[in-house]
Amino acid sequence: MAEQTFTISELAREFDVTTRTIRFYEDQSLLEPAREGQRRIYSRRDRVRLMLILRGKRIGLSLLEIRELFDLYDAASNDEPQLREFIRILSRKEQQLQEQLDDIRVVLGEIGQIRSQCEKALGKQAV
Amino acid sequence: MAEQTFTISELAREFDVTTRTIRFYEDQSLLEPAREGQRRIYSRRDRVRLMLILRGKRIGLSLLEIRELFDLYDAASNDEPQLREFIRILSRKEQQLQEQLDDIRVVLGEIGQIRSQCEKALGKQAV
DNA sequence: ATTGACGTTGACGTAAACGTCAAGTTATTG
DNA sequence: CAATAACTTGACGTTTACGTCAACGTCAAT
Repeated sequence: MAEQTFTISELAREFDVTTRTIRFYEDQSLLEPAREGQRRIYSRRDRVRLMLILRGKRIGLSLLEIRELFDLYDAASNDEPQLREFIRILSRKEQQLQEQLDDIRVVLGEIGQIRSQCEKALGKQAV
Repeated sequence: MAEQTFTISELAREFDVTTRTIRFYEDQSLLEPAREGQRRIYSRRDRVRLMLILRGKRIGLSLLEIRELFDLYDAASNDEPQLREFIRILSRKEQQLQEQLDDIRVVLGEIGQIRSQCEKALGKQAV
């Protein structure tokens, strides 16, 4: 059974981004879809990459950082300094994420408090 | 004992931002320090606001969103529609934060896996 | 053959969040 | 009192991540 492929607008719909966005990611070397004539053809692997890009963005990575991670990941299996560099970057990002997570917990806690105060001020109807 | 105050560069040092940044926040109506002649004088309350701004940013709020929250918070004690709007915004943001938190957990998990693979590939030295 | 949907490549525009001068004011310190 | 440091207000520049045309290609259906 042949590999499943996708068009640019299929991916755009599925992930709720514009086609412009997807082409822009290609410009930034984050995607490299095959071509059939002029048309771009996206493989499962391309689709996964797009998912990773979008998740990377959601956690606050820049497109450049995402690209660096891709590059490292692609090249990392070879020599040892590469691997060590990869680990270093991941550790740093892990720590940042952990701090961000703590921040979010704090804010969520405060939001909860403020909200219950508001609800009390409005009487006991559920909101 | 008189209220403690701060200069712009004291705050800049303390929070590791530039004075330009602090003035920019004032431009955006996020801060309203008192003046002594021309010079800006920051109160404890201003300092707290700055802390809130920076924490808001760390969790991915735009300056505009931060300002809206400030405005609502300042005005919220009065009428009921204000309060309801406040609650609505907080709920929406709470949900976004929760999703972001889930994303971060996923990525942290994957980072852990990738890293332990890397470490295995490098032999059993601690990294 | 034309219409419509979908695709393509430029090129320029935009919003957010500051950075970076320039040119002047005020305070203090040797 | 002159230098230096710290402050001020513009005004313009910069980066990121796209949006928005314009102008054109391609293919299927009418």
